[in-house]
Amino acid sequence: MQSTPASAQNTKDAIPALLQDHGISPTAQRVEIAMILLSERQHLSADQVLKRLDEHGAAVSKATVYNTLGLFVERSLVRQVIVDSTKAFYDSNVEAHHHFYNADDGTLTDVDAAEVPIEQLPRVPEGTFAEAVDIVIRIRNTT
Amino acid sequence: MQSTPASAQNTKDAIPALLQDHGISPTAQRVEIAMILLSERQHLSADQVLKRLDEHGAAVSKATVYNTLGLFVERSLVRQVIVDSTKAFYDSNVEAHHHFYNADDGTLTDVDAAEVPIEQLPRVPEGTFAEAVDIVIRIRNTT
DNA sequence: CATCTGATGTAGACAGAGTCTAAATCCCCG
DNA sequence: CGGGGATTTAGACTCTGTCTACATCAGATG
Repeated sequence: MQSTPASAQNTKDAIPALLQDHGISPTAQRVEIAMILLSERQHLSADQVLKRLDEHGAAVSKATVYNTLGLFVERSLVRQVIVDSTKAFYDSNVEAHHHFYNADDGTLTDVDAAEVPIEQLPRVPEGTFAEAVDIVIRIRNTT
Repeated sequence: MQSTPASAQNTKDAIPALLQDHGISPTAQRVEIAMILLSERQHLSADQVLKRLDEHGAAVSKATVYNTLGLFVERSLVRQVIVDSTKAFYDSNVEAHHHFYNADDGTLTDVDAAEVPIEQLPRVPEGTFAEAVDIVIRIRNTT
């Protein structure tokens, strides 16, 4: 099951089960991280996750945060978004969608995939297959 | 004039004029960097540019390479491509196009914009305007 | 020419993101 | 209870990119 991450239920006891659904043993640290990231639709950097863990009194080491986020991405629990050359963002929304990236303030906003209809995709190079299509609409403030 | 970068002529004396066309004073270091980057259609990281300068016996400092690449992007002589969260690539092709990104070997390949027809773009958030649309098709090797 | 000035280039210190390593700790299973 | 694989951890480390303070250059002026 790929089931609804980022729903209200995830904040509670559903998290361990969700992790297991994705083949991840639900350790205390992983559950903490999942709760923070999946509590709502958001885009957090590893650093922001680390900060929030501290604030919640659930200190987790940097290495574990990075390992866990990487694991979550690998198991499709969250999506990694690359819009900034200096750090990665982790997106709790795994539905098909794209992003506005505000180059002035670094903000990410979701765009439903249906709002960017693509008629066709190019043929991929020999010996490869398309894994994902990421569209980033870079915006700026008019002011 | 926006004129054909990455054409054969750029390797020769046309570079200084090209820089001036883009409002850049053609200093020795800038010409060196432009020659390396614009000699062909390619995607180089700042680090790779630095290495090639050394190999060509034209040592340029790291700070200058970064400053110059930033200047070239600002003046639309090259394009910055963000596909890797750890480093930026500089693309000598400034025509409308997108990219295949091979997640297995880190290779970038151009895709003509015409091969990814987009019917419409979403309305951008209030107070902003779209500056660019970047499409990255993430591919993997079947082997 | 000599000098002044603004633009440009430089070395090296620095900052931030992310990885690695070796050692602890945890947890399951017999 | 004891062993062992999985997990977590601190901290060192790497790498990309920025910053700072100084050197250098080129052109204008007298």
